[in-house]
Amino acid sequence: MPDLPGLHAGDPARRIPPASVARLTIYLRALNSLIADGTERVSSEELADAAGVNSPILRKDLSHLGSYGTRGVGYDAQFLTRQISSALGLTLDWRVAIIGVGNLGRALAGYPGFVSRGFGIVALVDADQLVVDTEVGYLRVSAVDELEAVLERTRTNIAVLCVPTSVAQEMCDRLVDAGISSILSFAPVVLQVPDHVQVRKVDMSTELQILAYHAQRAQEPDLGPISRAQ
Amino acid sequence: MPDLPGLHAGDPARRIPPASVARLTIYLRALNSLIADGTERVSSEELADAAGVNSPILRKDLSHLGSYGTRGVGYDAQFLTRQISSALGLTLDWRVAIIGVGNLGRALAGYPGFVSRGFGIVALVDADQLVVDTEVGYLRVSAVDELEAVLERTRTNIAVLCVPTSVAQEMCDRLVDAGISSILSFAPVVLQVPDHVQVRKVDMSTELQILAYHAQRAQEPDLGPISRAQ
DNA sequence: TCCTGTGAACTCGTTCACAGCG
DNA sequence: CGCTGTGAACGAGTTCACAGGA
Repeated sequence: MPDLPGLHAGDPARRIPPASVARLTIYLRALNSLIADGTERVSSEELADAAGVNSPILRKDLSHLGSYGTRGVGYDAQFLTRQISSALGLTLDWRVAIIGVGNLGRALAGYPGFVSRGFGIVALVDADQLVVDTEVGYLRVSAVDELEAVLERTRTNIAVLCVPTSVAQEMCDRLVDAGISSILSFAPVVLQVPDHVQVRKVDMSTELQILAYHAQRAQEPDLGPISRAQ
Repeated sequence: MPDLPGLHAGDPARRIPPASVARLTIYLRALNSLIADGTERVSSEELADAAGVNSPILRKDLSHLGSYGTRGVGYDAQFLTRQISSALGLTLDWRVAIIGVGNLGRALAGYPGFVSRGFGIVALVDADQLVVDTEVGYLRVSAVDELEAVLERTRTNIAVLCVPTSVAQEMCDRLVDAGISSILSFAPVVLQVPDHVQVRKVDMSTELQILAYHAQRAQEPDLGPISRAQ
């Protein structure tokens, strides 16, 4: 099937491969840091180094957005930042509610990288009466009974789930019923949600276990097939 | 090249694809939860459902470890748990040091899922004199000046980096120089490390941005190539 | 007959080499 | 001439269909 007229690489309708989307967020951070250091123009090689990838894959990733570089020269750092932000939808305003204000929820509420780049925390919700109505990072904590009302009033479009594992699915169901379709979960469980809901998981125990796997293999190099063959 | 004698699928020397390793940790959790509910035997279909994957890929993942199921029946939940744990290296003891005892470091120190399954927190380290020598979750916080001595004394083999972005690379270098080769970082930067060092990153702002990308696309269904073609 | 284990087909992602433009 | 943008080759990962043992 030939491309339709008006549908070139830079068209926002063109879906960006998931692996590219993940890397685009890294490029954005690398660009920020380069711009902070006074960089105006950057080559694919330089940006790739800063992002910890190789330059062909960076160019291929950027090509999904369109042709925003200058051949023989490189990319305008500011302009490229805007293009990536726009492609990722970071120019819209994202209203984040943190559900569960324990140690982790508190850490997130105070996390500076959270507020930057279009994400604003608009609500904190907790079940513990000792926490409800206290102030955490300039926001008053709401009671979980009022969850649905708070989500509606604040026009929350992203929820961050920091509740104990045992109530994570239940709370997730309430979020979905309240019309939330983007959830970032810190609970170490597989959440069951309808197809239209996007769930991303941040999971420290999985990451630790992956580290353990690699460390274990590094400890036993003599078990490798090559050395065993000799 | 034919397989060498003694090198079958279940041999620990056989490298497990990264994508499978990540899922194996999920199966482990799903199995735990099934066992807690009294399950003794489980089919690939049931376990796959609990883990949120399809059954062929679960069977393929398990086949990297060996043939631990019974055809026509399924898997013994306890036995399979032991086999996966062993393949991931979770039977060894992993000594974790938390570097940076801010909000996030504190949250991790108290995180129950952390201590379970072979991971034990053995040290807390911070640069803030107000925090040093205080007790956090039954451990005394050590000064960052003593980092190298603490890592050696506690025989730390995994470090968790929860320090501010600005000092993350510097602290990472010190960890590497002190002989640490497994690092879990919460800092939103690309850490430069030698090849033999494994770094895993947990990155909330990346995850949020990925959610934003999908939510943005869901908001504008009319831009899809199919509907535009009509 | 049931459900596991696995080659073979296929899809997705990465690497490469170079055409093309400034 | 330099660096971007991209088709084409390659490799990793997933799906499928079914062979094969309990």
